[in-house]
Amino acid sequence: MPVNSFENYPMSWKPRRTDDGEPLYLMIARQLESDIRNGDLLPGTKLPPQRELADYLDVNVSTISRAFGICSRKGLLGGTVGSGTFVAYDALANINVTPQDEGGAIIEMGSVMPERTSYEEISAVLKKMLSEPDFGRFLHYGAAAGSLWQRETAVRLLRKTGCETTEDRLLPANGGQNAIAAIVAGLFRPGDCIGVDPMTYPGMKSVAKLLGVRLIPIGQERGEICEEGLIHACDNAKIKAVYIMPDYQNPTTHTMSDEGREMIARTAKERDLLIIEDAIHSLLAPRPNQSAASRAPEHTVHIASLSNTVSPGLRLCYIATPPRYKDALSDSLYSLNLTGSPFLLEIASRVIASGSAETIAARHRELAMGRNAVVNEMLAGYDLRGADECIFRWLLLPGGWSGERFESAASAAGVRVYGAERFAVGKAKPAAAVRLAIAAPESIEELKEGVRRLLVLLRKEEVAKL
Amino acid sequence: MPVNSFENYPMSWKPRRTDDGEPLYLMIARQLESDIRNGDLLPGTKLPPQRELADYLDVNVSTISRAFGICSRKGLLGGTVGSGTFVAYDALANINVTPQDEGGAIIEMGSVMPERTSYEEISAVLKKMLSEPDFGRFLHYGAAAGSLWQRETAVRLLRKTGCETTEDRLLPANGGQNAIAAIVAGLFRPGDCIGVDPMTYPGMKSVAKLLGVRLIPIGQERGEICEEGLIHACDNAKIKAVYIMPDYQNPTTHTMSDEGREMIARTAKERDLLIIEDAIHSLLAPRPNQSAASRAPEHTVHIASLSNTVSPGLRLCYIATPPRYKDALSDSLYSLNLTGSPFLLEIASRVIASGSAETIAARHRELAMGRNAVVNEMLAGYDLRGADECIFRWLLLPGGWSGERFESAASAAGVRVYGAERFAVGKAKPAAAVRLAIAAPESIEELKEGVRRLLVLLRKEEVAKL
DNA sequence: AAATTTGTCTATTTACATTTC
DNA sequence: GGAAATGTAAATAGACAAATT
Repeated sequence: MPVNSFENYPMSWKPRRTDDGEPLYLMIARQLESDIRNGDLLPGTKLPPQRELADYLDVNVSTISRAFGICSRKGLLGGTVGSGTFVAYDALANINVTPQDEGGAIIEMGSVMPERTSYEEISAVLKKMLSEPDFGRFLHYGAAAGSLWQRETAVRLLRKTGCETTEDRLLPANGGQNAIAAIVAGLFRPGDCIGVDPMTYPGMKSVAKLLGVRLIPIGQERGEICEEGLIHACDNAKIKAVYIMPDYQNPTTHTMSDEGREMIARTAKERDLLIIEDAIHSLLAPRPNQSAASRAPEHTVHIASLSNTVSPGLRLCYIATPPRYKDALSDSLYSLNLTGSPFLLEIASRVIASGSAETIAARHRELAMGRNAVVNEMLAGYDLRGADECIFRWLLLPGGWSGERFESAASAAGVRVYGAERFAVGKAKPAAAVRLAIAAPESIEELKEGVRRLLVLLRKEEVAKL
Repeated sequence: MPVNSFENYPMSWKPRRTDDGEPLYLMIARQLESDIRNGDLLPGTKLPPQRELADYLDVNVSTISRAFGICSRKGLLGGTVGSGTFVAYDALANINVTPQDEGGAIIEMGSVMPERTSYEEISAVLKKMLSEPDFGRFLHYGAAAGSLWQRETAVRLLRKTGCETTEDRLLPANGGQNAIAAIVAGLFRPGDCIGVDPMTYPGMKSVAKLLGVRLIPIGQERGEICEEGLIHACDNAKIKAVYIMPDYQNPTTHTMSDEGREMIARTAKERDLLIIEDAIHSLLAPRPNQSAASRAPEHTVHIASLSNTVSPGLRLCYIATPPRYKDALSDSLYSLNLTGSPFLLEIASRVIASGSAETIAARHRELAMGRNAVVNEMLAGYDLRGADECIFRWLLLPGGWSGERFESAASAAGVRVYGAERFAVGKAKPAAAVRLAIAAPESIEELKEGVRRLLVLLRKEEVAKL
């Protein structure tokens, strides 16, 4: 029996006790989920303490805790001992953000992708392959790990992005996202925790949600994960790994400092933490930054994808793994894919071996610089983050805009951009910002038109505020 | 304090109580797992009742149950209320069975794959594509769902394998295994149960293990799932789905009867059960058998892969899904892959549209018949299951052979085959049989040599038995 | 056919560690 | 800096249902 009347103490959330046969903890979890999804509980809302709810419903604290656990694992809640449980800021955000084909009605600046080019180097490789007598072998099953020369080729490319590794540590996957999925599925169990930037790559959020792995935002200083935050997450959330994108972090565009990289490598060794290093944009860097994989090779799985720097269509990526994780990763890749396409693997390997991969990456770098020159000029006076060679930018919004509201307004104006909420992890309130995929529009003209439409919105709000 | 002394009552397994800080349930689970993996507890062993173990260790039954649950979810145990808990027959089998390149030292008859052919129809398509002015578009991102004409093409092909569907129900995936992974990850949570044949496709076992989904073997009659078994599994194990391979089931080669298909479709509707229909070999059938997807379209996700009937290298597959699962599947595919290769998708679509897919499949059928004629003759007198157009066969072993022992002996003799244990689910003792991938050896000569080596073993044992 | 064996599920008790005030 | 607030985890108690005898 409840001890007090709660009529006078307003609770931010009151579950209804429906006494059909349904177990209590499921009933509570279900109500909580539906109230969040219906918008009755807004992101950021602090829920009543578990003990208070338990008292109100006349059940045990553990029953509430179990219900909260279910929702928490679905990414709907973020809780901290001492401070309480909060509805996650990204509970409602749709994190599945594939480019949609809407017949050109909308200018795509949402999904990050490189500018479309001719890819003539790749066509040349293909023509050569087609002319070979035993072409059919590429259409048959190939060894899952790829051939030795293919891996040797990849080793040389990786060296150029600051990652020293060896052939026996490489595993091919079907693109960076597939690699992330294989790593999370193969090395973690539901309920395990992985540390991430407070704003992180949505593909990681999406995998974590699918597989029931929890993402823990790590405290930052100067735009990157700091030692204090990392240690704290190790001690408290018991994170088993930390996911980083060291070059041109998605979405903030931040490139990690040498000290930051060194700190993470050192901490990983001290705490036996795994670093998941996503080098998706590393080939864009004019000169390589030394990777975590080179600093702490036994504690890093390094993901080297060609999608955003060479060709999105090849869907190829290599994972460089320490030996102790190799079996688990190869089992996981087997379970998810059986094997990759030996055809694509061969094309990509030849493109890499011939040096064309770097040529193409350099071309994408140049193209991005050209587009960014335009964008920098048009958005002069606004707080626009990101290096000139980066294929996306991070715009901090003026006035009263939130990322979410700006995203909707932009969409209504015919431009797709993604607001900060899509990248936010856990309960922290995201900055007012949007990501601009500057290489995604079909042409410079389209890019200009897109930015022009955004400018209208940016100015309008400022005027309204006066 | 234990009430009785257990010295006189021998228990099949006695955990050691190590009183360091480790939680009891984890200690028990860890010991159990290591004893199984070390071979101290053999497959099929009945473990002591949970209450007996609880009494022995002086802990609560639930603690034992929790520990068993952990091992059970890892696929190490199979338990039934009333009869007890058993060590799973496939606890030790390595289910990751990619073909290994060992320099031709061993004849590959383990991994199922079609015979290697020229694939000249595919080269022709590729040449055509390369000559087109805007070839570069295939190397860029494409719409995740594929274009409308690609899906229309797929619809027409699916119709020819007995599956009536529409374009809006199709989602492309990177091969059949990738489709299975996306379905299991997207539509089920860890702990959910899926019904399967008592001998099932190892790729399914592998995904289930990775994702913590439980496979429940369904009772059979005449080589296929029967109504009684299915109803029983619905009522007791609360299965949410049943996974079937209706044509040329892997590994038993069984093709389901019309009545069996109808029964499953009917039961699925009655019980709101999802049918996961893996049509990986359906194109091999000389005439189509009506699929479950056509019989119970709102209750079936149908997987149509080209790997084993057209080209393993294309890694293309379509999932035909009822509308209610489409969003979840597309999210899951996004999380696992981001997207497929628009290049491979286009090649495959053109191969299908031109009718070459069927031409190639028909060629594989002919080639299989040629090989099977040889195998039938050489193994005359043995119980060899499977139709002549099937690219693998199922050999019931004479004498005292178990599948596992035969597999080892064959491996020592230089032939890779897979024993029944690799396919077995749960605690049921698998038949004494091996699967022979008759299309996998490089040539007919190699196939003959492989079968010759197997014959030596088959005869040897029989002599030893006299 | 009824009693017993057996695994599983929910909810509780208790202890603990961190954060907040 | 210490007490209170708060979430989490382990182990238990008890009820339940299926399978066996």
